[in-house]
Amino acid sequence: MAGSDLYMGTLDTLILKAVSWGPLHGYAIGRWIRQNTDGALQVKEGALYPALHRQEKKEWLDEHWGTTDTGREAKYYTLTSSGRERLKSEILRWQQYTTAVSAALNLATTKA
Amino acid sequence: MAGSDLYMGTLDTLILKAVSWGPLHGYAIGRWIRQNTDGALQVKEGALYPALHRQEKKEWLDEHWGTTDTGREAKYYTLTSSGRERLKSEILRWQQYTTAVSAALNLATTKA
DNA sequence: CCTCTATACCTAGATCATTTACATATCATT
DNA sequence: AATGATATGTAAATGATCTAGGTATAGAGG
Repeated sequence: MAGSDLYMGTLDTLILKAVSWGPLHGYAIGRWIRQNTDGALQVKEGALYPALHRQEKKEWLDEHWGTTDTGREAKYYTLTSSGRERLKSEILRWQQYTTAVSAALNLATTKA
Repeated sequence: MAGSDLYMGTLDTLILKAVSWGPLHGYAIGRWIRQNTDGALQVKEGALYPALHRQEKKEWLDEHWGTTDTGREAKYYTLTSSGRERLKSEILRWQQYTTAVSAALNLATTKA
């Protein structure tokens, strides 16, 4: 694959899921993904920030500047209603996909 | 993503799994994937054949010409021992990955 | 004061699997 | 003879992700 860490397409879904809990800035989104996958997924900045800009352009996310707990400026992202619908459909697609692949990988018993 | 059908990287794994049941020619591998994912995954020719050539170069697959049941010539692919190891590690990676992502998507309850 | 780490943002260029789209040919059925 | 399924293949475009850098602030330890 283009990368060795992420299966392409999952980053978008994870970002949308992260901000579904409330506004987050980019760095925190990366941290959220790392923590909520038990460190299994390390999101690179070169993938994360372009992905955020993509999603903002697609209007799945709104952005605004704010201040962090530690007094630093950061760009916060909020899920739009369009983004929430998108998240829903991406989760569905993910579930259907993984179910199908896992079945082929583990349960298939027929020979060609 | 680059494609709309496959999460990048899964095709290789599915091919290796398909030929783990015995020698298959390319067209049959495509059919195997479609059938064993309940039609959820449609493998395109432009992805399948280059993938087979890639894996043959990496020596995960051996290839030889043979004759199908219907008397037609076809190139058959056989899993090498190296390919079998690869399949094993890719399945492991797939399982760990999907577990991590599914957890983040469905079970995460912490806020940022 | 200095350095190091973590935080926080950004982009250019390369990688490369997959898609789109096409070309070729045989075989069976209509 | 026309069509659809079988069977293989390639060329060009797409586009998400990685590599590899850059800037800057805050806090801790020396």
